[in-house]
Amino acid sequence: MTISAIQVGILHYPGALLSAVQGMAEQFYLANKICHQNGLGDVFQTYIFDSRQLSNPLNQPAGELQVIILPPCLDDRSYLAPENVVTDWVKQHHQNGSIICSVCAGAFVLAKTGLLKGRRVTTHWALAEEFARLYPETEIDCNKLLINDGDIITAGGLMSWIDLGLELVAQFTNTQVMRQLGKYLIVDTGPREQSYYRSFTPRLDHGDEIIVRVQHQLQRNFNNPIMVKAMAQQAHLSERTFLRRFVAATGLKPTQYLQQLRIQKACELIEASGMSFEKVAEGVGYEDLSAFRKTFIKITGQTPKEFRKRFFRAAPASAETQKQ
Amino acid sequence: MTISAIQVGILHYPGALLSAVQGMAEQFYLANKICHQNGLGDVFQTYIFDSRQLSNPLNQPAGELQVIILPPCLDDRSYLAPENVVTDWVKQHHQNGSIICSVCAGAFVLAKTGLLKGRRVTTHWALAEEFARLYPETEIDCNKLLINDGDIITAGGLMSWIDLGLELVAQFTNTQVMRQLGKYLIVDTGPREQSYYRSFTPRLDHGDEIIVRVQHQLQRNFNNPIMVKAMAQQAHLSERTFLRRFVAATGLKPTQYLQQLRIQKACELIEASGMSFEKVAEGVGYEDLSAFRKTFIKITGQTPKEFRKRFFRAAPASAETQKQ
DNA sequence: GCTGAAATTGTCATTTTTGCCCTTTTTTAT
DNA sequence: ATAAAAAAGGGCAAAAATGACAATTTCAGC
Repeated sequence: MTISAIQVGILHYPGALLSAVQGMAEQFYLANKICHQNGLGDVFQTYIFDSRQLSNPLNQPAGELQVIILPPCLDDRSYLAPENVVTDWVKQHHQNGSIICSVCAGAFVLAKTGLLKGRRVTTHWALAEEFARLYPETEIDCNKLLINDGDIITAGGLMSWIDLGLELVAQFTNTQVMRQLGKYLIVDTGPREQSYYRSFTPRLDHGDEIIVRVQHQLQRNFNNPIMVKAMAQQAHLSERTFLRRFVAATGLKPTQYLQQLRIQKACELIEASGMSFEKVAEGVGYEDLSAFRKTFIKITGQTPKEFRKRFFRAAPASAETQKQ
Repeated sequence: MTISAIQVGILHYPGALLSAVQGMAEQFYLANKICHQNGLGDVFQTYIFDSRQLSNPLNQPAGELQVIILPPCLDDRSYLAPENVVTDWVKQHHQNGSIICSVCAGAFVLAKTGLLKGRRVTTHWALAEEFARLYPETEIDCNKLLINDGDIITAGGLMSWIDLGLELVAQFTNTQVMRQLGKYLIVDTGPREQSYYRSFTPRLDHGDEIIVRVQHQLQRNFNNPIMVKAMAQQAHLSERTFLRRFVAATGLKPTQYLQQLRIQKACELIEASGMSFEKVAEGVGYEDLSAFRKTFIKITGQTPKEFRKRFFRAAPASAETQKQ
């Protein structure tokens, strides 16, 4: 069985993460090698397009591009205002049937084309709020690492071009080749979620002074039993008003907020120490290990043990420690 | 507390994996950003050296380089014979106190300098045999992904420059900054092993026809109870002779070989299907789940569940399946 | 200072969720 | 084989969140 070559175009715009641009090309190069071992021919043909020379690119692909990739952007703000020539180029190819993929901030470039209206997409967790504000017509889920929506594929992290590449390899060859490639690159091929990597950083700049005071209070007392009624009393507000104002200020209900806070602290204990889960649960204010576990999974998307396996590493001898 | 800047040199030689060269520079750039957030100044200063212009590089670092990185090599054979100017340069810096790091095939360049005599290092699993043959005075452990031996740090996989970068960040700042960087990049910061990614591909080109026949026999019957005595009989050899010739031909004792074979099959079942571990154990010839488990851990370095979490992914709609 | 619309707050019955207790199953370690 | 740890699930009372509506406050415009 032979598969006709898939033409992949990687768009190199100013500020693009070079390791992603080069990395995807190299990834497809290696994918081809694995394909050869499996009796498939060259499956992928990769072209890097310089965004400043889109009208007459150096390497012209033979036919239409099946896949176009918008890499992450390291440069702080340039992804917000891509040039018209870029967005037009992307729109044109999408109309001709290309699958458009974005990684991290590349989603902003893609959104600028208007192709994301009514779509489900993802981007880096740190950019989620901004994206939601700029493009309210697009449903964004930054707990996902990769969303394959048919003709639009979006990936979240700065390094998620690896995951995107694997997804494309799986799609255009098969899962076995994809897994072989993963083993060769020494990367995991199982699905992941951004929620594994996300941490809770409460916002304090919302302007509601009374609620800020409650937030500080919670920051100190999260490991004690806390009731909404008590918080409301402390704030000298009726329970209903407190609730409303808390949600308006923080975007979270009080219990949700408290859960986020507790689980965040739990994560820090788990990833930095070998403390038993029982002690961790107790330490962040849960009497019951089972309840703790349930909440942990809801928020992080993985079990405590998986979290520890993923992040815990015995502290190495640091530069300072070595000197002494 | 401020830390004086660490000068990092990345050596760009012909055939180097560009994503690694660029990626490490970008990784340190982001590490600096995280350092700023933590009240440390710029910690890392990165220079990319073109191996063809080592005598008068474009960007000269102010002081001595603390760290030198030899990236992976995509080009098939060029890493075997690095130019003298490269090895001399590396040796010179090592003498002046630089930490020398290699990734993947970069270990061959490093080995060529002679600095690895008597050292414990790692490289990509696919290159392990060749390395052991070329540099018998170096202890190589390709089950490890990263070996930090003080002034020599070696990493295994093509993408392990990410792990190497994290290791350096942890060493020259602290674990917390390293973990923050990992969360930002959306990569795991816990330790991994190459054995997670290694698969067993028996060699059949050793020339001992009788043993090859036994190997083929095993390939078909691995899921049945098999005894060395029976294998020997089948090969019309005495048990003692069979053993010797089997080891000479395959490099493994018959039971080791059978274990490798069975666990390899188990891995394939686990990563491609949702089959229960009990069924998997049975399917590859283990009556006892506990024994299977023990062997699995011995060979792969992780538990069956961890393995499944790392690699299992529901098969996506492939290009062909979609067409129908 | 008054007025009236808009925003905020308070009350309360209803619905939903949470945390804790328990048991069972799965996975891991000895 | 046995013990321990981790994960999953069900039941339940208490707590929290919701929606509707009434009461109050705010404040621009007259």
